[in-house]
Amino acid sequence: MSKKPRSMTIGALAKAANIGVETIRYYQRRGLVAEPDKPYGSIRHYDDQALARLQFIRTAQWLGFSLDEIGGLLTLQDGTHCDEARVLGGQKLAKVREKISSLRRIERTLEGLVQACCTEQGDVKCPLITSLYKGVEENTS
Amino acid sequence: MSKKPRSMTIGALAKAANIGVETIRYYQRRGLVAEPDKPYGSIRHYDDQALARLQFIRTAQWLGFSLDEIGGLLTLQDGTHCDEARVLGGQKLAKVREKISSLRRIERTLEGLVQACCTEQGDVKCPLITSLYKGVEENTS
DNA sequence: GTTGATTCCGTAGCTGACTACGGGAGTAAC
DNA sequence: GTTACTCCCGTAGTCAGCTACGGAATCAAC
Repeated sequence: MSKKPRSMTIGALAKAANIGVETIRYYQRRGLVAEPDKPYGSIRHYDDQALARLQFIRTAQWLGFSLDEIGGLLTLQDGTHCDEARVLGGQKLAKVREKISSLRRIERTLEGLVQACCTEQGDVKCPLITSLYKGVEENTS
Repeated sequence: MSKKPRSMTIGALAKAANIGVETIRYYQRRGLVAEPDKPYGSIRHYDDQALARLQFIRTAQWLGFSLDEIGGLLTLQDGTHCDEARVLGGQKLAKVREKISSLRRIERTLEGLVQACCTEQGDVKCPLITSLYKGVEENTS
């Protein structure tokens, strides 16, 4: 009730959302955020809804959604498509878990290589480099 | 001792390395792999060393090195710059660990959202979507 | 010796997510 | 009322890592 719908220029909006002005325009071109009507001979003004939408985009991006996918999520914005949203979220979750396990394997491999570099210093060949040539384990991910 | 240095066309090399021909040419343009001399009025031929180099690149890419960084690693290929290689590997390792912890946070968040979608089905608003609008926790990563 | 695949080479296009530029119009501060 | 910032709008450039195209030369099979 205490929310007065602020009116912002695109610059203020950008600052509030911590996003570049050009990035907002880019989102407008992609159809992710609306371009409010421009008063005749004046400048466009944005409200808190526009800000919320930008935060939505940022959060979804942080969760690993692409801008296209975010466009899809935004069409579900009325909140009545819980099933679809859950499916999309579940798919993302699966991908995130894949990435994590792949990165864990990479972590272990790098750990081993850096370790080997530390210990086998006196050797002729650098174990990290030679391992890269041999191909570290099965890098089938 | 039993290794006969195979002679391959670029197509065979590509197949052996499981890389596209155009990609190999691209690596040549980037200076990552050498272009062997072309016999007068004939075709270039590649040997196992070229194949090894491509495998090096693929493995290093899998470990998260960019092509520029791989170029750097390749200048250390004589194996006498163990220190430098170790530093580069250590830096990569740190970045990999950062990515993992960031992804773990994302994983937990998504888990929670998808869970909420499952349980609060009867509610009016979809919790995943509304969470995106609110901004899930501090997404300061 | 002809057909059909490959190679060669330069250049151009693609994807995703921005980021920059330029020039005219509008706005804010003093 | 002038200076200096900001907005508007379209177009173009950036980055990484490819991927595609086109036309001539070469090779492999029959």
